[in-house]
Amino acid sequence: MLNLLEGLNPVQREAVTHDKNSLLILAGPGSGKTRVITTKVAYLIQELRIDPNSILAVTFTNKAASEMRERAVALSPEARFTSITTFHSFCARMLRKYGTFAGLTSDFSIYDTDDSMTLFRSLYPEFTKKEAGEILRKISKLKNFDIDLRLSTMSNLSLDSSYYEKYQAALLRANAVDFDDLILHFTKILKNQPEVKMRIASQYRYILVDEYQDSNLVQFELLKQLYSPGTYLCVVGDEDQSIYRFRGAEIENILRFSEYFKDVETIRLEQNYRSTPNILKAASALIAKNESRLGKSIWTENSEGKEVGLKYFSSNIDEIEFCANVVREGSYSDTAILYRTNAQSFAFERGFTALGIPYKLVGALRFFDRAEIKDLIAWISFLLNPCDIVAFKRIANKPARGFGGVAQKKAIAQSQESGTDLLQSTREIALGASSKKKPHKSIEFVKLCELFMQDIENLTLDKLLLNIFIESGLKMFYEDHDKNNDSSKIDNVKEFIDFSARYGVGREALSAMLERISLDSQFAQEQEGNDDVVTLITIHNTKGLEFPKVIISGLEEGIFPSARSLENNDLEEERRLLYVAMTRAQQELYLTYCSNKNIWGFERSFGKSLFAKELEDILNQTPSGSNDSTDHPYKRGQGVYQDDYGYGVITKAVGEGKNLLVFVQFETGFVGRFLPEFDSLELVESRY
DNA sequence: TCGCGTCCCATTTTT
DNA sequence: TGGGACGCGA
Repeated sequence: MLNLLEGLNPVQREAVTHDKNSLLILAGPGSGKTRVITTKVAYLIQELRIDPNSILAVTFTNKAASEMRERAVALSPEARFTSITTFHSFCARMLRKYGTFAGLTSDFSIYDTDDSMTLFRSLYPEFTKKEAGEILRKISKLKNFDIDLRLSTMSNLSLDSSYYEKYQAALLRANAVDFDDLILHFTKILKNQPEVKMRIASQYRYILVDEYQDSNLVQFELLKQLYSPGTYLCVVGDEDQSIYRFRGAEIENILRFSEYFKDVETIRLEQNYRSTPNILKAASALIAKNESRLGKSIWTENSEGKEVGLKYFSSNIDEIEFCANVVREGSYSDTAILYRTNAQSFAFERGFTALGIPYKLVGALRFFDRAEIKDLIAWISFLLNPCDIVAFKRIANKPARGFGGVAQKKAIAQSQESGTDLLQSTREIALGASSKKKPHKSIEFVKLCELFMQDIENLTLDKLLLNIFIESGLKMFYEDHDKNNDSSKIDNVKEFIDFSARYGVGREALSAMLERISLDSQFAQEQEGNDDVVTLITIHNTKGLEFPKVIISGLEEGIFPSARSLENNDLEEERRLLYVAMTRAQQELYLTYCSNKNIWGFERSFGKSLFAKELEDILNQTPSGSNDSTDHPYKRGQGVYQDDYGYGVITKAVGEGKNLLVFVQFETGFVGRFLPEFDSLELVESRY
């Protein structure tokens, strides 16, 4: 039993064994907070003999949740009965049970950002995508900020309340919720339904929250509602790592916690076990430039390690070559490339592919966001929830079966008038409009639905999906598409169908799969087995992760810190983001800036960002890395080359004499490597 | 209703 | 560059 505590330092031990009142743990990066939380779960179960079912451990990302689960179960097998999950998944599960109090059936759909957009634009077709997105963002902010949704308190949002109300009514009609609703609805139910609150409160006696600094006001309200006298509450957070303010996260929740809950004890974990002193020194000096912090000092007993490297390059190609060299020393999986925006991954993907370096891309384009996959998902959403208007619009006439916009609108209007679901209203219109003539073509759609609905109870998910794919005509549709566009959508669908096999038979299975898909953006990629690969990842996604070697790319003006954040006065949040990124590194840390980058097919030049300058000061380092060669006629930007690929500009030249190599980048984005002989160039190798 | 051509714009970050 | 929105003609 006591071996649970073995290897913990005294402060960590205190945090694990603490069991009175409420506990606030302020934990610096790499201070072993996940270890503390998971050990605490195991300790509660094994040492204090707490029923694992009465423990609730929540965090914000699925990745963090599954890691927490794995580690807790490793320490104490009974932890598998504990709810270790994300805020959103937990609330979704509760809403399946108690959603009637919010006007939902247990088959409600969960709308992602795209679905919300489709729904909103069906209500307000006059808005462009951009305008609609803006309004939806405001609505989301409101939902994250204010449980009672008093628009007046958010007057600075300048949101017309009718948008909100109409959108919300449409969601309810569709028996659907958006991400924010998951938490909002359940919190409201707890607030307004004492008997539900009683049941939940008597079940979850121990509540642990990780990454608490990322919670927003509604989540704080949820905690308040989950709490009852006798509940043990423990939250772990670090104000310096709060990076979700744009989503409504309130650092102040850390202060509020001590104010609201009784007799809160505070424990600080400041010893870092992850990084070298050099890395910590740089990261601490950087974050010290922020004004709004509680302040804490982190330290380590680790050995010195390499210096932090600030690297400047004059071209993208140089940068990628540098990264490739770092990557190649040691295992691929030792290195992670971190960047501010998803779009930045593209250059690395192309470059690494060309250089034969295996990589995995974390969380960028979600597998389930592909159109062909979304089609199938829409089908099962609609079969489970025939009120789901977004799914309906997606599948009703794809491929074209004579059930276009006009007929769809009729069906939608009819369903709203009579309060029936969309399948029923489509059926009525198709048959009713013409008792003598042939029924409207939309009857085809109705027949398909009826067919598939029978299949739900009888077929395993993969068989069901395959059936839908073939019978709906989507298979033919995408076969044509693949032929005409050289795409591989059919393969993607196959992969999806294979994957679905594990979910078994029936409505429950279907709904479990849907929920996983909509709430866990990453998990399709996790199954791929080859482990020794470089990680390409946005900084937001690195929360809780660590790597021996970290390269933070793109300290360019307007990129990091982002131009938008400067406009919005969010510089401190960006600095926290950089702090999070830097403190992911265990052994080696490099930060790169690149003065010329190819964007949208054209070369653009960038200045170095504020952060690059701050780090120059901090590291007191003359940046190194740019390796333009010197003595030959082939200089960057000089000389234009033309062949079948179009016009190209010299981007780099290395070596001398016979060994001289010249890199030429064409305006198409194609990059060639050339051997200059006499006055002509010969293609020796295509690199991209 | 649908397919094709043209034009325009683009990149925060996630559940 | 390239994907999406929009308009026009069949």
